Amino acid sequence: MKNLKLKVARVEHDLSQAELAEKIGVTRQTIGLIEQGKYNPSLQLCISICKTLNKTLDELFWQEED
Amino acid sequence: MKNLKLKVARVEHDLSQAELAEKIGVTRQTIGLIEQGKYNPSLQLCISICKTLNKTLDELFWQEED
DNA sequence: CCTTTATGCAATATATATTTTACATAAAGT
DNA sequence: ACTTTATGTAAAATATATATTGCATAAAGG
Repeated sequence: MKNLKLKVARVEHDLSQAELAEKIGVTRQTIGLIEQGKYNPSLQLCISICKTLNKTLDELFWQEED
Repeated sequence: MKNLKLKVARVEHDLSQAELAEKIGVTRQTIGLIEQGKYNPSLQLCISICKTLNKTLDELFWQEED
């Protein structure tokens, strides 16, 4: 399922998928696929995303499923 | 690095690594290696662990690194 | 129009999470 | 002593996250 909270947090920081990806050290595709809910990212990647966007795991990745 | 919070939460529920693994649908080794900090688990696995132990992502997996 | 930017999509390659099977050991119970 | 339970460890196999490259399109600006 789509992760809209991630997309919103990214846009709030005025970052494109490519810019966020570069800050984190992954590729644009990885960010795009996570936002689309087509990837099951690793914990460390989730943590890197959270820290870059000043959010916590619960704020970006909790209860997006079910 | 070791994830002691996960181990404590598991013991609080009086579950062995094997019992927790079975509830979640993974192997005993996977749980053991996550507790030892030798695995970088997937987000969905983290969420399954949290729900089984009645915790959130932040409670079990946030800031165990750095 | 033309160029850039942002995003989605897809095929192939690579890294790594997870499984499977098995062995070792320490602690607890009988 | 013997058996069971819990845990750590390891090698090989499998599944999947992630990278790489490239193409397509829509929106915005010159």
